[in-house]
Amino acid sequence: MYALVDCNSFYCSCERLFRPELLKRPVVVLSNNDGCIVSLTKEAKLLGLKMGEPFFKVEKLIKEKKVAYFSSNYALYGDLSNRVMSILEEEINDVEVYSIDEAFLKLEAMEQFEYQRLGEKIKERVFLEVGIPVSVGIAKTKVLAKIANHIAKKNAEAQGVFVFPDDGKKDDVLKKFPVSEIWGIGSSSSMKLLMLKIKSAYDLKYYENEKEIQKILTKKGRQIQDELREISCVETESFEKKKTILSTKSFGASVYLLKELEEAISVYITRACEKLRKEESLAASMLIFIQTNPFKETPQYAMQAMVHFSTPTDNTFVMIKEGKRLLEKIFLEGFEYKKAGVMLMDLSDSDSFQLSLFDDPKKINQNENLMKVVDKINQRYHEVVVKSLACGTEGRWKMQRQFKSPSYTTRWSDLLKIKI
DNA sequence: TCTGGGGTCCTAGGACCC
DNA sequence: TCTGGGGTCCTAGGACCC
Repeated sequence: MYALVDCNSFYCSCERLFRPELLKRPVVVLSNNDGCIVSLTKEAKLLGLKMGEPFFKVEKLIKEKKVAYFSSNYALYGDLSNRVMSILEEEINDVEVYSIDEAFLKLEAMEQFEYQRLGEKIKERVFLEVGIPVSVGIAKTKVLAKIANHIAKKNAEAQGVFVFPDDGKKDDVLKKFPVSEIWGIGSSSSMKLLMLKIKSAYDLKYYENEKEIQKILTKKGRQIQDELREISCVETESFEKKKTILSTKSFGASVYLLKELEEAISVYITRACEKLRKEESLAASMLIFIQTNPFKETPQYAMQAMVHFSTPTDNTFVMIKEGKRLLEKIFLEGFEYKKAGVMLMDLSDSDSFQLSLFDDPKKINQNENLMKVVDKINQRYHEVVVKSLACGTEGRWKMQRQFKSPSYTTRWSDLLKIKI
């Protein structure tokens, strides 16, 4: 059996924790660069606000209705997430952290009512000890646990905990559950299923032509079908190392010049390499891309370029040099650029890598100590204070976060002050 | 007129998730 | 004016080999 524990409107709940007066007010949290809504409370949903909506389109409504709005504060959310997860780990041995706000727990066999009780206990403990409301769904497979969790959240009578029934009622639950809400079925797949008259989870579970499902939804779709039939087959390994590392960002203002793009790319390479070294990995290839704004009716251009390193590296300076070279190859003058990014690929462990035949082993780790010192200094100050000059000196490539709350739990100077 | 069969590797793109 | 960022997996098709 699996339990899926999922924090309710996680980012918003984190903001409310330190601003209890917001408990009754609608709250939304915005994406990087304050672009779109990425988390919202049910009060905000009632006002008609939606996940993924651009902020500028709903700004007026938000202000009119006195909705509290925040930029994302990852230092805060990450820290609270760790606290939630450590409670789950105290309760259950086998915890798989699936994302910042949810985890799968593998449960031992017990009676139905005991599952219910366990779910309630977890929910209460997390709320009491961290202050974050969670929902718990329990079922035989991960896909079913996701469905159970959905019901735990949506149905008022479930009160945040739902154990998938083990008797004849289970198909009734599936009949009421739209196929489009199943985990792993997106809008494109649900359209295709609709053509086959598959509307509910129940329809998919009992659809007999498995080859057809394989054909239109590929392997993943067949797995989902099996999971609905209580055959567990979806793996979610979250502890493996990353296979690619990305750093990409939209620009606040439009960019036209090669020199500006060079700076931006250098900043993103710096960030990506930091992540790479933190993972203790090396990259064997790097891809950079630039593009115009697809939402605008201006001439469009998007291009990418890739380089393979003869010896895998994690060296920021080496990559910046290559990045500039690639950029020159793909840059075209006259376009209004909106976004650029870097992708590090073919990652391998930094303690075991293949030298190229022509490399001098002594030169491979030339800058290793320098990189270590740079990382240490930047970690200490929580921002990039030492960097390559290629990144520019104005810091204009930083993320916009105009409405960020304090880092209450990770910065001494941001500690909450209470007047008595 | 008529041009095989079997295989690998790589890449781009689609779909999905949070 | 203003539309996120980071990630995984799968498949089809091209290029290539013998």
